Amino acid sequence: MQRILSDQLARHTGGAVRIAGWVHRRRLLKSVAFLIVRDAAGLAQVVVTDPAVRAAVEALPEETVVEVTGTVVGNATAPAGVELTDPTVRPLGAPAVPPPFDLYRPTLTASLPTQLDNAPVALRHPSRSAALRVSAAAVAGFRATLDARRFVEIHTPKVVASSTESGANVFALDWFGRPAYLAQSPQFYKQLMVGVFERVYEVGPVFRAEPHDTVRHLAQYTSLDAELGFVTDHRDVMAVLQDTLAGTLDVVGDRAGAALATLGVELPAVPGQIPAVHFTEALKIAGAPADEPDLAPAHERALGEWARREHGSEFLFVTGYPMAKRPFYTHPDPARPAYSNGFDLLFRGLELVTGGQRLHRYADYLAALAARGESVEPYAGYVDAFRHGMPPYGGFAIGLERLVARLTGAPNIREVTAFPRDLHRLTP
RNA sequence: GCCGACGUAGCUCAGUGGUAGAGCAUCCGACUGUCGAUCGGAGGGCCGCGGGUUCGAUCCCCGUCGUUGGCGCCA
Repeated sequence: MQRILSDQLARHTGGAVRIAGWVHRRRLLKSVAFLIVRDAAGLAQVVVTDPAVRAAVEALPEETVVEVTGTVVGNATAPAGVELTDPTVRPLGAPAVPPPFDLYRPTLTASLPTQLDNAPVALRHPSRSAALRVSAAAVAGFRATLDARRFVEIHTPKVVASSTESGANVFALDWFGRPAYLAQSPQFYKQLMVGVFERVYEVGPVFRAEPHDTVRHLAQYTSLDAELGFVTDHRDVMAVLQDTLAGTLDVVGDRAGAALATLGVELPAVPGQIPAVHFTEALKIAGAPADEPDLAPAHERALGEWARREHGSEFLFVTGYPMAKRPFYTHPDPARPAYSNGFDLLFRGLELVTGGQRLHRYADYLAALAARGESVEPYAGYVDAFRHGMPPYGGFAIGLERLVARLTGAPNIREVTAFPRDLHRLTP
């Protein structure tokens, strides 16, 4: 008999079926026992009246993996409207050791560190796995949207010989006796691949050895990167980003609707035109001094509230960040060279995306590095490629975990990361 | 790295200068259909670690380790 998933039970009403999953919960009454089985699709109720079967169920603690065959019966008093009766129950493994907290409660009451310490079982809780389903759907949506726009998915090295950004903190490792580093971003490689495919994207891990100990930082996170050629300036990149976000969220709605319902959240609308403010304007809105070189988290939160209030938008572009705060490959604003054609996208007051137009002329790279007092030599493999012809181009990178955290309302990015890596956590 | 908070039962927390409590979990028992089942009983603690003050410290002080929130920085 073929195994079916719990959400298919109703289609087999009156028939005999086989299900399998984890003992989610047992409710043992005098004359009847209920066995709730959890599988990938949800929960199924099994009704046990036979004394021998009941004795077997009593010996199977929560989280034990079992296989159940029985008859599907419609019953209005069953949680799902159907249940399995007259069952045989067979454990598929040894009786489970109970987790340190209850997985069958509607909310996971363990504190976040306890959950993270016990991630393999904590993630089984519907609230935790739902966030991971949203994450998976977001990645699928990112890929689908860009595939449909003739982007080509690439895979770039995660071990590199030098850091992407000068002065940034990298994880050093030994590469056959030579110094090497974990990649902080696919930045250079995706830019070079514009010369091959015009439009590329990558979904992959990036590593930041920065001592940021906050609810929005991880030492390893998943970057949704895209880069495209033949743009006029950063505004073309912003338009593609807007499209990509809309497409991504559409797929999240389609594929993770049940997960969103579990979490009790609704997807935000991506405006047809995401409001955009220049950096100098953003400082005024946030009430920051005009000579501030960057936006502080409090400023970003204020801007997020402003965007919602003034534009009814959960998203806000901030354009024209000062060149001084952007990496050397950033394209300046031709009209105001102290400001860049770089932008950030704030989502609900949190920096979600960084992007912009990049330099595409070899001579501009030489000048940019010279102006920063940096040698070309460490970047030669990257910069030299621009002698061979590159179109005007730009791109962006979305922080996946930040996106999911903001979508699901999780206050801490670690809640939506299966096995987070941060300053303090290297296991499990 | 700086500033703050916290560290008591498996989990979540209360508490007091006189060697400790609750809810849930666990174990035992009861219960004709549960819906986070319910009810009764039992077991379970170097009160993070080290030092100090005190007749006496889980409580006060210092240090240390760990956790956590904010900031710097970033996606």
